[in-house]
Formats: sequence, C-alpha cells, structure tokens
Amino acid sequence: MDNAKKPEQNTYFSSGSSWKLGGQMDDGYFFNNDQESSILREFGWDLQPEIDRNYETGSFPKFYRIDSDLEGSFLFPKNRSSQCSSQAIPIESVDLSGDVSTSNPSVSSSSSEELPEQSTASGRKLPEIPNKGRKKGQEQVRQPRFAFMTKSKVDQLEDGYRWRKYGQKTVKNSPFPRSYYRCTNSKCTVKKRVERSSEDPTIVITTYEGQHCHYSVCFPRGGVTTREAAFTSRLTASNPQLYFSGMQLPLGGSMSVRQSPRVLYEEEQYQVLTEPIPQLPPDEGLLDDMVPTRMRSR
DNA sequence: CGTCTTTGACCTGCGC
DNA sequence: GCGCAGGTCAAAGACG
Repeated sequence: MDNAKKPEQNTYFSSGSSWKLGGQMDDGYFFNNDQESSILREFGWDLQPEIDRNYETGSFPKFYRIDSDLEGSFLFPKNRSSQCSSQAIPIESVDLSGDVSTSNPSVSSSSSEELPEQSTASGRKLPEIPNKGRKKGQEQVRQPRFAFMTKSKVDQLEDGYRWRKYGQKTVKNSPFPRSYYRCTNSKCTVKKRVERSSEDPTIVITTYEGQHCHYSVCFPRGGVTTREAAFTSRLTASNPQLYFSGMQLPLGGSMSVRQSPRVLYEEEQYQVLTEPIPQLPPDEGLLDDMVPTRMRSR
C-alpha cells in the first residue's frame, strides 16, 4: 500500500493476499476505483453513494446503495434457502501477520476463479478445528477470509452481528493486542480478528473468517439502529451468495448490544444515526438469530 | 441468572 | 529438539 497516496480516511478490503481499494469519505465514494466499481457492477450492483460517517463512530466509512428497487425488501431475500449455501469460492486467505502493504496485488478480485487449497501467504496453516479436539494428521478445513482496514478510533466496528470474545493475544512487533471473536450464534462458525495496525494506530484491521449461516440481529435495540445496518442487510439479502473476492461480505443488521459498549460510549464523538430501518416480521426458525433471548422473554 | 469479557494456560506449526 | 508466535480453551469475574 502506498502510504503517500493513502487517503486520510479510508477503508481497504482484502480477501486474498493483497489489500485493495481505498475509499475516501469526503469525496462521496467508497469504491472510487474504476476497476473495483466494475467488479461490483458485475455483481449487478448499482453503485450510489449512500452512507457517510466519520471514523469517530467506528462504523464503516462509506457504503454504496445497491439496487434501488430493493428498498423495503432487504433483510429477507426471495431466495432464502440460499442464505446458508456454501457456495463460497475459496480463494487465497488473508495473511495479516505480515506487512499488508507488501501483499501481492496480482490477486484478482474475480469470484469466478476457484482456487485450490487455502493457506496463508506464509504457508502457515491456521487451526480451524479446535486444537484440543483435533486428531493428529486430521485435515484442516480453512474458511475463506475477508479482511478490511478502516480508520477508526474504536476497535469494534459495527457489522450487525453479535460477537463473543474468546481470546486476546499480543502481536509481535505491535503494541496493540489482537482480539478474537466468534459469532454468538451457536450454529455459526464465523470468527473475526480485530487488531490495530502497528504502522498506523488509527487503522483497525478486521478479518472475518467463514460465512454467517443466519441473519444478523436486525431489530432496533434501544434506538440504536444504523443505516449501515439497513444497507448491509440489503447486501446479504439482495445477493446472499455474494462474495467479494471470493467470500460473502460479512455484513448484517444493527449493532450488537454487547459490542464493547464501554469503548463506544467513551468516545465523545460517538454518534448514532437515528434513522430507523424498516422492521420486518421475523421468520420461522430464525427467531434465535434475530431476536436475542432477553428480548423475547420480555 | 444468563451472557459476555478477561486472561493465563495450553496446543500446534514453523523456523532454526 | 527447542523456542517462538498464533490461535484456542476455559475458569473466574463482571455486568445487566
């Protein structure tokens, strides 16, 4: 990555060994790169500037609205059965242990290519099956990964899903620890890592691994509902099999209640967009995913 | 009381 | 074989 050309506030995505695409907040475009925009258009997305929030909030800085005719129909795609499909096209996994700026830019964003066995750029295999439960020599199945860097003052970015922290480790050559989270849905194996860049402490590197096989928590809770939630839900709803650079975008509904609230509210600049997203009737069998136990019991 | 975070211990793979 | 680093487990405590 070229730091000299790096926008002041931006986000980079990666699902391979390279980071791609910076999006500036103040120019109204997230995917302001022709090549990347064309990729998105291949997915049938109609790119329109949609959301603008500064990095003080810890939210995604910029989104695009897609398929304007989907308004009001998000959260519940017509083809619901595909939500849990496993048609992710595996691609090279992200290796964030090293210098992301030295990654290989030749990794294509095309999702039409199926690549063989996944491994990190360093060749290190990462455990998927719990170490203690894995037999020696047992094949490790790697989930596709998707990572992005976002300028943010808070570590926990809103992504619409509820996460449980299960570990934290210090990172070599970095003063900032790396946190490990798992999706709180018992049936969902998605994990994410959150760490700050040692080179630029204002940058949060979030790596998702796996696919959510459920809907995000999308009901407004305590008035905390974001337009990002609406948008991201729309993304997964409109194209549940959408994988950016090989993996489904890890996007979902409103922020989780336990997403480090102390951190969030300690940020004086933190502000919540109050425009509500349309509430849609819960679907059978997905109540667990969409309505937390506490809410249902009240 | 259920859920979540914290944190030290443990496991595994890799490089030397 | 050893040390290191990344990743995970699980007990304890905090929180609402």
